[in-house]
Amino acid sequence: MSSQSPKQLLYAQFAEVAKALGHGHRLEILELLAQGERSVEALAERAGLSMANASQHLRLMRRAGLLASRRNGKQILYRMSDPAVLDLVAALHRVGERNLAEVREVVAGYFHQRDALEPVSRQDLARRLKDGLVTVLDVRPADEFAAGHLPQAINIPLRELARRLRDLPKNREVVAYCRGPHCVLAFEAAALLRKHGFKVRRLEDGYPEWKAAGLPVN
Amino acid sequence: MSSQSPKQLLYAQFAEVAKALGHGHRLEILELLAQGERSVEALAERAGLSMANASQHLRLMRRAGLLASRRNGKQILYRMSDPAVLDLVAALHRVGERNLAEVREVVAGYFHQRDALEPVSRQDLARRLKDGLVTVLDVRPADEFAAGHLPQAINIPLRELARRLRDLPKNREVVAYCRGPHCVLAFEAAALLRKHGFKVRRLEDGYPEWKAAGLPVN
DNA sequence: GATACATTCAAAAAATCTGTTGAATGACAT
DNA sequence: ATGTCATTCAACAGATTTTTTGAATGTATC
Repeated sequence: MSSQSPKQLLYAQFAEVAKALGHGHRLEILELLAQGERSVEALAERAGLSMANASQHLRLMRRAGLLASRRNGKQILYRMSDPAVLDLVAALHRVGERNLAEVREVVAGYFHQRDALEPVSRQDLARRLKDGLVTVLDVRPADEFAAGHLPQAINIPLRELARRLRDLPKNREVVAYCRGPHCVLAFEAAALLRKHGFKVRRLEDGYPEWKAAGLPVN
Repeated sequence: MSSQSPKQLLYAQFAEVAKALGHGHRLEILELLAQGERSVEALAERAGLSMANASQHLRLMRRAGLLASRRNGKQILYRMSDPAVLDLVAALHRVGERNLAEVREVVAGYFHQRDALEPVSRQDLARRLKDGLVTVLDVRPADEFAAGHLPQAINIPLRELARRLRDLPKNREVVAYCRGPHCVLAFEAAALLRKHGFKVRRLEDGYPEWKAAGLPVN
């Protein structure tokens, strides 16, 4: 750490924050944390990392100011330190989506239904929720649902969806949502349901964005 | 590049964008490019880098989709690929500023006058510009001024300011600006002028933000 | 065409980052 | 106290990055 000009010191500090975003595993962890607090163990399992490795990534992000943690008994729970972090991740996605041909290809291949139907906007859904005209479907895993979800949402994790189609009404419109703008769960759920003749659309973005928009949650 | 799940591939792509922001020199280059197009040579000189090194950093950022370039005669001019990149950098600064104690210290030490006087908002300045009540002072280097500046602004680069105080009116308010929220030029100019009895305030942020806000430029 | 110039490429050394291992820490339960 | 559990630390090998050097590329100018 040679003593550079204060200006370069400042740039170096901001660069630390950016570096903390600069790894696939860390972005995956951040998406999980966008849902709410999680223990190291839960994050490691979801992201497919060893405990030690997850711990390292978490420590790095905490140092960079992206995360905060608190102790709860034996566990340590991590969370995003500030809503501004969610903004930052969103800005990153926006740039990546627009400018990276490779991302577009992946998105085009995997999210092929992407433009098949316009997503429902949060405002629209909030309005129609009040009128009770719509069934809201949360396709995230049960624990993420338990940690917070949209009002009146029913939870059918994606992998159970095929065998629980009867739990959904065929005559009402279904709106599916999951974690956020690049979460595939709702896309796949919508594709599956559409194949079975349901009237289904996706919610724009996901639960974290709904909550961040100040709309009611349960 | 092992073939991971598409999801992790997507994260890896976004991580590339973040990595491209993850170096002090690159953030410095980005701030310079926020002013407008620049040649490799100009960027290398300003950032204190060798040509080859600057070229490498630029190539990396172009690959990540942050920058675009075009040839103009012998030179190659780089620019930000998209306004979304400016948003991303702004989001990064916001997170860094809020969450990094070290940044706060640097800012507190170097930008000590920061809170001495509230900056003038863009709206305020735009309004008062119409009434002709205010002198706008651009303290960036002459070439950056030439590439674009606020209407009616006069250009006195910071290092010339001390010997050109007579060019400024003492009875009217002066509003100084420079490159952006973490540019020190306007802070130092304001401090200097205040010491000499001028009525001076800073504009919030800088030229790129003014332009991005859709306000008129020359 | 030959030359000058701005930029990029290629290669290599130095520095940094990643993921694994096994030991250390700190809190809870017996 | 002792044991257990979740997490962190320390250290290491392997992989990436960063920077420098000198040569190569492609454009304009003579």
